[in-house]
Amino acid sequence: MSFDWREIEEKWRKEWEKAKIFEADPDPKREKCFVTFPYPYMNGPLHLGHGFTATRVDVYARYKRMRGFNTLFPWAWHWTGEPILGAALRVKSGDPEMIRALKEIDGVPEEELKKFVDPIYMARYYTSEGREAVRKIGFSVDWRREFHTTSLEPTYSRFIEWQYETLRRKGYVVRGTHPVVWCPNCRSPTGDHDRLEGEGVSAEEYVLLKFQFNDAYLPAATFRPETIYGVTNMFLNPDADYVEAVVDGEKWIISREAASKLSEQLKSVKVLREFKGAELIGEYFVDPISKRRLPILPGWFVDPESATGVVYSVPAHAPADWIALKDLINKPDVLRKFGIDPEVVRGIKPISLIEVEGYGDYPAVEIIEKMGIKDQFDPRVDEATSTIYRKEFHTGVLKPITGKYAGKRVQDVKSELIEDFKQVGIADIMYDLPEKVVCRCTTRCIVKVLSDQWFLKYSDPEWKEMAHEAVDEARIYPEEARAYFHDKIDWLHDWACARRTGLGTPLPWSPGWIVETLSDSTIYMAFYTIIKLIRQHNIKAEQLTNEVFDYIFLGMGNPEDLAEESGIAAGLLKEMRREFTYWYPVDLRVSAKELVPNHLSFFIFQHTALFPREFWPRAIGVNGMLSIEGKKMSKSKGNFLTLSNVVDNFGADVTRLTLMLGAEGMDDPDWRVENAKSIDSRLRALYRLIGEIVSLQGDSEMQNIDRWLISVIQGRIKSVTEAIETLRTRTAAEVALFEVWNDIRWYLRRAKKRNPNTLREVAEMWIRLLAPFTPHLCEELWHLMGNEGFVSTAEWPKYDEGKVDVKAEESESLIRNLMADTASIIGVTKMTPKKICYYVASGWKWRSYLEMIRESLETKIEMRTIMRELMKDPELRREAKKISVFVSKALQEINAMPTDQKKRRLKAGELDEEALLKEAKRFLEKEFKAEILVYKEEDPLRYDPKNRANLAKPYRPAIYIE
RNA sequence: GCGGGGGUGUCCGAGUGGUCAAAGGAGGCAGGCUUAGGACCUGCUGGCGUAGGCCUGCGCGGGUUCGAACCCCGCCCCCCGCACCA
Repeated sequence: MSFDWREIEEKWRKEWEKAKIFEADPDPKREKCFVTFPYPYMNGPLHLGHGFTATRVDVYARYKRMRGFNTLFPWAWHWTGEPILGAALRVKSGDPEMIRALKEIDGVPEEELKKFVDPIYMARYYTSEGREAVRKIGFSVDWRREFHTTSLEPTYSRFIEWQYETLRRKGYVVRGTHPVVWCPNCRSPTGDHDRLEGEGVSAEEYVLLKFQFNDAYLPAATFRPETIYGVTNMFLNPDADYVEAVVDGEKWIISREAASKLSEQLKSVKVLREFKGAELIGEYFVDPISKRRLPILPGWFVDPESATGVVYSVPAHAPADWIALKDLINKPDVLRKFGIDPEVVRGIKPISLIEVEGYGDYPAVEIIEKMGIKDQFDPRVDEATSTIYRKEFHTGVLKPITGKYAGKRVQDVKSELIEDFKQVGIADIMYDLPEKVVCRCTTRCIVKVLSDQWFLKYSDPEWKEMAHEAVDEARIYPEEARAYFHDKIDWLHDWACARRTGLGTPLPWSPGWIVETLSDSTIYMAFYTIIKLIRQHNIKAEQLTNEVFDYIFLGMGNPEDLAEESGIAAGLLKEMRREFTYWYPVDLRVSAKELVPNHLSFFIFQHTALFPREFWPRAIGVNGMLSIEGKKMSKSKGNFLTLSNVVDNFGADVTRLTLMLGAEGMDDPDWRVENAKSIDSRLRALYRLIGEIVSLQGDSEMQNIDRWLISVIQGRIKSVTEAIETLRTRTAAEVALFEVWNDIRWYLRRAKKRNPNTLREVAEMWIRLLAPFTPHLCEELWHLMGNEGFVSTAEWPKYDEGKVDVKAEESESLIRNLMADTASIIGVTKMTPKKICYYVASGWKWRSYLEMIRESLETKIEMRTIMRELMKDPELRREAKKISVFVSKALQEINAMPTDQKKRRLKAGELDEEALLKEAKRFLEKEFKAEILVYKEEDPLRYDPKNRANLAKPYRPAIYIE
């Protein structure tokens, strides 16, 4: 029985498309469900990670559709931003790495590749490839609502303009300055993707403390301005080039490099003269706090490339400073060369200002000694510095020498102190990079402070508060992700929402700026609701005025007036409004967890800013990141799997199900070919099994085992349903595929006669439970079973409490336990049984047992009380002695029994074990290949040579084997 | 460093107080089918045990509880994110 996935899948895809079952229009009579997947960025093909997240969306959509919801799953493509442009440029310049990736990984044919010098062509290419992949994997998308971003989709662009003008009007977009890593050659910020060197490096903010030097300042850079109270001297690099420059009207002495850096940081810098650091060595400067005169000493460790190239020395708390001083003390000749009396240096004593646990007054001195660092060129100086820094920052308390800050912890007082110092004019700030960053164009990057930047004011406390509320009101899957959202909402600060380059939508009020990529993708789900009508009625971008959008999305104005202004018929405007209000809010949005700190949080923020509360997102799902054979997927590692390729290799259903069984919640799924192969053969076996069930003939009487199967299937329906509802897609797939399968397997093993009606009933439910995961195969099976219509729109199986048969289930678990016990005895005794005797518990044991369970539901039962209770029954009273022996044994078992099981057993009541076992006799004989005899424990005619019958307990018949 | 997630049997992975030697899958073993099979079907799969039991066990160490993989305290280790970028 071989069949071709591609053939089946293609067949049903065409049928679905022909019947337009995934095209969703407003229907006031039906409840709606609007699910979305963040549109993928089109600088490359869709990969398997997209497939994972989107399959979760599709499973949910298909499930909801079967539940009778009018379900909309739209799709679109993100073109906004730099990378498409960058990639096209790299193709143009013939970047071999880029060309290789495009050819080998993305499978771009040679003749197409040439055209990739045009970024738009590239985006279109990947978009159409992507669309094909989405179709192939069987996502239930309404394609009438497809679009892409940027000004190349003028109506979308107009929508973004409306969004930003509205945000600005409401005060959520503001102007400001911001430091960025900047390439002076490209004249643009250099993101991580655009760097040859320095990945992950970002600007650090130094505090400059301005020490007086004659008519000038020596602005020393530091992260620890509190240490100014312990300054003992200054270090300049005698071999480095310094300048005297007028900086914002003051005379500063800084390294030559620093001067050019500062000129990019909104400071006016005019260099007066240049000189070697040696010139100032031996001179004195004044500390602005205590007005002490302190010496300037030579320090070759001072890097003129780092910040100002001016360093003040705090030997008590900075290991580098202490070791540098020690070096100088050991080299009196060097000092004399600079005209410094060695006694001056020897006379410098560390000044302690921070009290820190585990150290004395001079932590820097201690750690240098402890680590055995010998001079300032020892590479471990950095390690010592960061150890002391961390320790002092987190646990250090400032000493009385620090005046008003005394007694406070360093980390608590730091920002206050910086503000104070700025106020009195002794501090300034400067940005610099902690490590070298090199742009792709090979130019070394600097920090530039951009002015006139446009920001989304995510720092706004009231806005944050609304975002928190939106998170509180939404369902978050998994629940653990909720804390993550709250945390990230607090952590977000203002976001530069416009850029100078890249594809996108120009900022309407400020030419030369383009709305940045993460910022034009926050509320576009609203656009899905109307793009269909925009297309159908050929509405032009110019007609979509702000007032029109205000009406559609916010219900402002009246359609008759708007019709006149815009030329869009009033009826059509109303229809667009209806379409929006019908579909909105978003019922579920799903993405990988990496998008929580940015896209998903922005999505939440902007919804709260622009829409009334009833249109805030209803549910957000977050999932892990897909790895391939245990490794992170990446083009450079050569383990990049495109969605299209995987679907071609394994088929849509195998791919979908394998992905779904990979992980749920925030766990990272792992794609393994072995798993996919195993799922492939599973599904083929499923096809065969259903085929067998379909071919079963005749009729058969309902046995206990039939009731059992129908009953446990109810439980499966319930757990699959609950799992999908809460987006636990792995659990749902696992139960729907394997647990149901095992139930049926047990039935087939156990049933005397396979009942075609039972199996057909179960198979139909089974196929429907699997349909969201493997829709094509299920469609095939659905029809194989003789059903009309699509399984994709069939009714989701209903959990039917009336079909739950606790007695049948408990009876079956009795049989299973008995088999396990019997097998265990056979295993231990190593005997080949000829005869197996079972003795079932007597009626009084059952009655006592059930009574004990009943009692134990309320209290912890005790011997004395339960006996008193049982003895009220005159019939039981006659067996008082035996009962007391039995009760004392059963007591522990019942007290340890989970409530759930107690309830089940109580509900099942007394089982007719004798009948049950007799009915299972043939089955047990087949299983154990031995004669099975069943007796009541008190049967006087029983065969019981070892006298085991009295060991019988309810649910646990006594066993004798020979 | 900060924040989030996590460490379970040969492997992957459920499980958040008793039904747990621990779902399910993979792998392994055995049997069936078969000329044969890496195909398919069925069963078994921690150790010990001549009667349904016992022992060990869920990152490490301690504690709470009649009872802990699950709760509390301390420790170790791993993964992910940390901003102008999709």
